[in-house]
Amino acid sequence: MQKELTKIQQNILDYLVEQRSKSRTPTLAEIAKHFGYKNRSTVQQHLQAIERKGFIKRNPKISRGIELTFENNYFIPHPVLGEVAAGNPLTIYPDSIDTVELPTIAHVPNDSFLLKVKGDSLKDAYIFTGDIVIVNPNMEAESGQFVVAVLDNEAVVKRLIKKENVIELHSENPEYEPIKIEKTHSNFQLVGVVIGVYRTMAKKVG
Amino acid sequence: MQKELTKIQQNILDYLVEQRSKSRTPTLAEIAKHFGYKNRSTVQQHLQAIERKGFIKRNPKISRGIELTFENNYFIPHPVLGEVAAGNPLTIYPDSIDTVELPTIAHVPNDSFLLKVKGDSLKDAYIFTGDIVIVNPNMEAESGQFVVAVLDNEAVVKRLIKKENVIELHSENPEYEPIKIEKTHSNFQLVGVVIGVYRTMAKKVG
DNA sequence: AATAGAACCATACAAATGTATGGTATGTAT
DNA sequence: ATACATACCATACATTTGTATGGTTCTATT
Repeated sequence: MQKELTKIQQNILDYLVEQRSKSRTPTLAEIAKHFGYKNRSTVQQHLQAIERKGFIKRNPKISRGIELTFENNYFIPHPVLGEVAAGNPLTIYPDSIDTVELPTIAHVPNDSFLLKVKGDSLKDAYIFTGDIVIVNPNMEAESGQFVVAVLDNEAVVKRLIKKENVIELHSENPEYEPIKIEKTHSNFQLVGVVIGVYRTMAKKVG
Repeated sequence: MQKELTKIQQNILDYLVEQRSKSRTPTLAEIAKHFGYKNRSTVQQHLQAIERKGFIKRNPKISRGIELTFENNYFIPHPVLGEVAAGNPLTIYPDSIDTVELPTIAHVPNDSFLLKVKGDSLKDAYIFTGDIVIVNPNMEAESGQFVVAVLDNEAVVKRLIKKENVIELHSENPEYEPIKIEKTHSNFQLVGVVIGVYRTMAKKVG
């Protein structure tokens, strides 16, 4: 049904998808600037071609009115900042080490990031190896919530329990002992709160 | 730190969040139209007030340039179309029966919908009661994928196995027998493919 | 009574945005 | 050699969009 896109058209479509997964679909001018075109008309013609071939739908007259027709069939690579141990700590990497493909349903805002889970200490919380935890570094952690923490440069995801003078990090798996953090502990840092767990069930099609 | 919003300002902010979770942040004109204002200036003044109180950040001169400063701290109610049984079938409801609060990280496009899981037959696939499955009705189901199907007006989520002349719906839990669907089966309908599973870990703050 | 803020409107304007037309160059298929 | 699609540009134009200013009404506070 759909004709093939030319290389340039594909590049533009990829850019649309990429921007789309951030927040806004770009304007013609923004697309032109990104690709170095001196003119919006060039973009306009490419978009018309892409629309003719059925990959996007444009809302006439509406700014940023580009819609992706394949929306949910499309999976977008998102950077994963590192792996986080459910049981024993693992290293958290400074830069993206990997990507996971999430459906376009998942929109990752600026200050949130993703970590891939390894280990089985959280299995009683129904979090498993390969799951993607979504971490918000700007949220106040409450007792009982799952958090990502760095202990001596190693990252863990555990349930946070606040007590009198101690913070405890619990695994759901009773085989692992709770870690006690004195308030004076130097090499402890709370990275963020786990706001969700996502697991990809179906891979990209088309 | 942040002052309180007036009722009208709160309504506008809610509208921003709602639209944001769909696809585009609205323009001033669109906001004005939605609230019945005859003028964009009214909206402009409200937005300025909301920004002054710290709830949004505006990108000057950029169309649809409103950003939510609380982004990931905010949870948006999404309609859940029904409950779907992992083990024995449950009813799927025609209209929204419930809502789940997803972080703004989750952007739900038009043709995708959410179902809440009940039952434990999928526990070996790490899907549990209370989890939200994201269903795409426009995706071609492949053998081995998890699908939502309606059998005699009851909905199930199971793994689809395509065989010669039969379609089988498997539970991961061996206690449940596979359901065999002859190609001539009248009361069977494939609803969609489960593209992901989401579980909310932390609730709304602020 | 005077003041201040909230809520709304009309008007105006510059810039951004989508759109249309005509033109040039290049490669490819017929 | 001709025709055609792709890729790009310049120019032009009507809306859309964000922004600013001044004015009116209402309510709450001092």
